[in-house]
Amino acid sequence: MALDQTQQTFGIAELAREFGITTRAIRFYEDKGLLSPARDGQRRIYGPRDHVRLRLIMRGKRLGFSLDEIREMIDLYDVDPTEVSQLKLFIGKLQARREQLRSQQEDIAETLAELDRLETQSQDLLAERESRRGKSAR
DNA sequence: ATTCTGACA
DNA sequence: TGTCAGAA
Repeated sequence: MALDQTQQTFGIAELAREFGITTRAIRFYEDKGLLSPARDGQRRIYGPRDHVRLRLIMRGKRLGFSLDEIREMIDLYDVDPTEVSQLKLFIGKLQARREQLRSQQEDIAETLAELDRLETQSQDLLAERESRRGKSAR
């Protein structure tokens, strides 16, 4: 092992392309405290750590977590390398998210049911009017 | 050409 | 988060 090329860096445009997001989004995440790239003057230099964090951010988004929640989970990874408390929080977040989705699922089911009731009710009313028109129109 | 910051018909 | 501006 001569020289460990672990010092690989990424430019903002490069990361944006790799993750399919805009450079604006990447800077936005930084403003929210999820990313803290090094600087070369004004230019942002992203290292392996930022790359990993961005990957975690994208996964969190896919699961429906807010940026604040994602920041909480990721920050613990830094503070607690043992990952014990991080896993603890993560599990809690997953359960909360699952409950939230189930709650939404119930709301949707109720709305769907109400839609069905209204439709059948309207269909009946329509059928009734059409039959009456036939009789009184004579 | 690319990135940065700040602002918002 | 998009977009546009003005500067570096």
